[in-house]
Amino acid sequence: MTDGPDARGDAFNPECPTRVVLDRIGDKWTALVIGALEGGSLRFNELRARVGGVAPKVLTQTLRAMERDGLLTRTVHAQVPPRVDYELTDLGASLTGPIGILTDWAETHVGGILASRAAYDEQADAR
Amino acid sequence: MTDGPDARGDAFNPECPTRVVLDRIGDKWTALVIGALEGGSLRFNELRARVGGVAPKVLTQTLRAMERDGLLTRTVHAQVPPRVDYELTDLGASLTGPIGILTDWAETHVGGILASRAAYDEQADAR
DNA sequence: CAGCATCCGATAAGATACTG
DNA sequence: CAGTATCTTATCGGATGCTG
Repeated sequence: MTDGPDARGDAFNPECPTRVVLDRIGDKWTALVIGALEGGSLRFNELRARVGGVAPKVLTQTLRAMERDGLLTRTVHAQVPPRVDYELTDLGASLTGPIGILTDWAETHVGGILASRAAYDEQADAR
Repeated sequence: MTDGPDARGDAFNPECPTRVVLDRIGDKWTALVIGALEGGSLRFNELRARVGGVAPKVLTQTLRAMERDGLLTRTVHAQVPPRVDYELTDLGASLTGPIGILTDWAETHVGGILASRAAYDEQADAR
């Protein structure tokens, strides 16, 4: 290891594994893109329609970052009009497991979280 | 449900369960705080030392957000000097599972991600 | 079709200093 | 001890318009 004593729990170290992953899936669109591509490859505008409400610039940024991280491949077909396919790599597909677990947790517990928020905010309002 | 047709895969809907959770653990310190509190309750400055490098203002923000979401409890002891204990709730503790899975995934795959980044950046540099 | 360029506003995060 | 107040910077996400 060249990472020093403990790259595991270090929010500063840009190579802390958990940080790398959290920074990627914590952004607004990555998880949605992974979900959209689970069913197979899609073209840029298909992805855009599927994800819904994302500006092209932002989708491009997201896609580039994911490509850079090896989560998906970008295939440009030499045609007119252009056709670009995005597809999950094995690495990207393997992320659907952990994300699914997070989503399951979220769906079973979000009720409690929202209730807790409401209670907390009500206390604050009362003062 | 009062959430409309599909709150599940909607990055806009602030009540989309996955978004709620991702927004919380995606921030820089929440995951670290949960990790720090896994071993039991800690006081503010213990937490601060354990987490490392976090400004008091930011730690307070993180803790308040987590308290609001019901992930931890904040207990003020009426003493001089003041003593405040932070402790995971059952809800907060139950998040350690999904986070652990994500961390495991991260640790086994971060090498590939970093390698992919290096390769990608090298291509970019070559041009 | 698949983007790139440009500009903008909101928010996150941090540094620093002060207080009940 | 456990914060709060204030200021500054960096980044994100988005709107709009243009192009190979």
